[in-house]
Amino acid sequence: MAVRAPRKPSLNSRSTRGGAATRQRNAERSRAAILAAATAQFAANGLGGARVDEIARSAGVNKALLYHYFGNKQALFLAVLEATYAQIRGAEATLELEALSPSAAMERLVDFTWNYFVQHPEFITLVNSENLHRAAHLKRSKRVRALHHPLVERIGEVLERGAACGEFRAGVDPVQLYISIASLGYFYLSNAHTLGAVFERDLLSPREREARRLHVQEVVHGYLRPDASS
Amino acid sequence: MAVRAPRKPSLNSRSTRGGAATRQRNAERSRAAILAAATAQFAANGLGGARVDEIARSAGVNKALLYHYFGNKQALFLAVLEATYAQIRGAEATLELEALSPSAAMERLVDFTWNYFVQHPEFITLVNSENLHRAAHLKRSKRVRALHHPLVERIGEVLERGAACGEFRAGVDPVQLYISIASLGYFYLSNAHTLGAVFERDLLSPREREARRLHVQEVVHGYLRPDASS
DNA sequence: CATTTAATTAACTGAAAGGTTAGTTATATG
DNA sequence: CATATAACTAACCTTTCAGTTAATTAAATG
Repeated sequence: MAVRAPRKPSLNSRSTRGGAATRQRNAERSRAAILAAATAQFAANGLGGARVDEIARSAGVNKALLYHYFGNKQALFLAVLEATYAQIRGAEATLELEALSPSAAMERLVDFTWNYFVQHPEFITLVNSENLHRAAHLKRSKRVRALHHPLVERIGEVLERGAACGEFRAGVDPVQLYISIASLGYFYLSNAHTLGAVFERDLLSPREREARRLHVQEVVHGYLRPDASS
Repeated sequence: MAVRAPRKPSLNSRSTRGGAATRQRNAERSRAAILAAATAQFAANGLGGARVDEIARSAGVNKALLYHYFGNKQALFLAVLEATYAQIRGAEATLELEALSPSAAMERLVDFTWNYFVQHPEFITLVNSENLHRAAHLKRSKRVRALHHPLVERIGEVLERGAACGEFRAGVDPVQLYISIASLGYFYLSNAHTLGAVFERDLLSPREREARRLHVQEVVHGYLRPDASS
């Protein structure tokens, strides 16, 4: 019934000026562009605050293509989350903690975690957004769960070695410890704006950031060192 | 121009069945109802996800009244934030840390912070939402800033007493320490859904919650205890 | 008790937002 | 090279939503 107007030149066509179009279609590139734009938008505004129109626009792609590939906004959000977790766990897997002394391994893990959060602020806001939705998307993802088993095992191995050689206290739960290591950095960065406002300190200045990194190292090390009376 | 239909009976009039209206107007009550409803809605859905219509509805009040009192959605959000911070800092102020030994004072502060977060989950989601907006609302609030000076001073006093009597290590920054105490509990609760999903553990069960409280106490105490070699 | 003030409301508005439709066309394939 | 497939698009639709308007009326005030 409705009469459609003829198409205008494709936004996606990368044609050189006056020459032939170089590549006009590329599913993989479009998919990746959508995912990257979605990551940025969801990170900046949360799931509810992000706008699908804006994601499509900043990906340089028609909105219907986004729906064609990802189905709907929530499925796109889950795809972003999965890619995000795969990224951090993948980087983490290269740390080679087994090759280091327990104390050195723990220091490296703490530094890695802190630095990752500093360099990937989108990780924090995305995860926060997912928590606001009670992990409704993540719970459906087997992929993400599988990523985390090796992490717990490797921390457990470091803790056991540390306890055996007397560098660490015994009986530490690797999940509790990992959550603590993450929390000391994550919370600081995630809440830097409100904390900075109420304590009247610029917590994100290079100097303050470095002071925090050292503080986290001290807290973790201070906790793990065995009791003097043993 | 437009012809308005006549008003139907007020939703706010609490009239006893077949009798005279008992109280039909109460500015203070309406204000409080709006604030309470807004707190719940903003906590559950974030600033962007909360719906003004829903806040008004669940407060039992017309939406225009909400705008009459609070101006707009963002100003209402700030009012909620201010009330929320006043609540926690007010409760905290009754702890009487000065009357306790340094170790006991620190234990009480840690327990209070943990328990407050457990019992007031809305605090966490509200603050997260404000951080997503880079504390844009809070930065405008002098009221909230003033609430936090005494907190830092009181923690500093405990730390000094503890260092003087040998219970604590010396040189601890009270702001860093407070952020750490908060982070160990806040992050765990704020991210319990995603953490629970990836580690396949119900972190909010009473048993796990109590285990976390003890872990936080151990981390803080373990960090603060002075070095054996001193 | 007349008049003003403030509490309260139904209905409206314009814009935005998620999602759909009905196509067009580059490209891989038999 | 004809044809099927899938990449890609403009325009449209429907609902939702923040905010406004114009009025009504309970109470405070002189």
